[in-house]
Amino acid sequence: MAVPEAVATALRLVDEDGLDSLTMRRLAAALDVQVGTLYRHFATKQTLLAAMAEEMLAGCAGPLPDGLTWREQITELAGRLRMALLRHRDGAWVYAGTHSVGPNTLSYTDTLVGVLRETCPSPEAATRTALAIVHFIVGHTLEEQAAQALAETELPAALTLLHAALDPGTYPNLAAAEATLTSTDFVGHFAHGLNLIIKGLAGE
Amino acid sequence: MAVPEAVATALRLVDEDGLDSLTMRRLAAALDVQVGTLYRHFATKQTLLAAMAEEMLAGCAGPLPDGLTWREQITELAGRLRMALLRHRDGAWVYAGTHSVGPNTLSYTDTLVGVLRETCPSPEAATRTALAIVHFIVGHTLEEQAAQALAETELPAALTLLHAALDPGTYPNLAAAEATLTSTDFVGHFAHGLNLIIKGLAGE
DNA sequence: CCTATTAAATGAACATCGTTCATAAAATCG
DNA sequence: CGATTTTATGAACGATGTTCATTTAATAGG
Repeated sequence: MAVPEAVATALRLVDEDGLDSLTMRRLAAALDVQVGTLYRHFATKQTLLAAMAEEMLAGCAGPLPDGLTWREQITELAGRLRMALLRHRDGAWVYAGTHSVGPNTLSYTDTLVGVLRETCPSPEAATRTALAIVHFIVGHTLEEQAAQALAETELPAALTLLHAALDPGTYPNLAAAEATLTSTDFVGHFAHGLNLIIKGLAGE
Repeated sequence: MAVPEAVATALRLVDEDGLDSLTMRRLAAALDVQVGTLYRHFATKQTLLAAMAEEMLAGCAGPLPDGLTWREQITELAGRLRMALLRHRDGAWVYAGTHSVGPNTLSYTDTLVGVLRETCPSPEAATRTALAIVHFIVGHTLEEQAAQALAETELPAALTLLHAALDPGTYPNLAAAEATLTSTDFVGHFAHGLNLIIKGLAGE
């Protein structure tokens, strides 16, 4: 049983049936192996999930196209991480629940900090900005995929439930926000939030 | 068995032993009740967690002090949400894993959008900005509490592991970032990220 | 080629988990 | 007081992460 194959299979199982359905037993069955065998290669299920998170980030730190402004470089890198998390079902959840120190994760952060050092007044500011960007991406993607998970069957019910709770008398601002809140234009939401951060960076 | 008491007890159990230790059986035992009884009040464990998330946000939308600039109002509201999540062990995780539409959650978002409407050019921009701020807070607090969880025993090991992986040849920027990355000044990190967003808002 | 040593896979088991349900107790109310 | 509804019980079901003694396969040395 090869470790990289096991990780790839685990990601495939998550894509097919969601993260709660990823079970050590099911993974073992998909690999034609007994459950105990997995524990010779992964000390714990958390270790497996960390390896999956690391694998998801493959390619995210690849070379940036020439001639990009630093703003465009940040947008490109942020978009890559978002897409990497979106590429697999519950990907943001897997990523948020682990803390990989593998080469993909490290080189992504290294690249992002490198771009930010061109603009930020100090390495500390660049690092803190990188953290803020990643945290925004994780939070945003977590919610985007939560909406995707609901979309399967229960989104309409959730939306009418929300709409019923939105009394314009008690929540005047939410009434004005409802259209945007319930919108599925996550690309737009993401761009808006990221541009806020980038604009804030310009003042440094 | 009263529902609010059950939610409060569940939060207390999480504070004492962490979220993985919150079990329907353990909660039932703490309430001097059988397991099945819980399912008469909470259709599922997810329902319980949503009620806990809603409870955590109590007071977050309370009236803002007079005389605050909109910048200060945003800082105050964001700080309240962060503190609400930090107040309970694994609070960010509970919050991120649920989607409450209770009054605490709704009025918090309503208040935040309300403040942002003073500054943003449209209700849509205000709503998207509110989303971005909340997503940043969730991502940030998730990592802050992950560090807290590690701090119990395994933080030193994790840090030396990270340090060993940080070859300055392959990750030149991470080498410069290590001090900040491994810092525990989460207050500073949070303020930096939030100020970035607020500064970006000024350009609108 | 055979053997000794190491690595890997097996299969069964353990404690625990979320959830369900028929039954029994308790509370409510006409 | 008796009938009806609400709440609690206790036992069970299937499934989960994890462990471990044992067996099987692979590897290396003479």
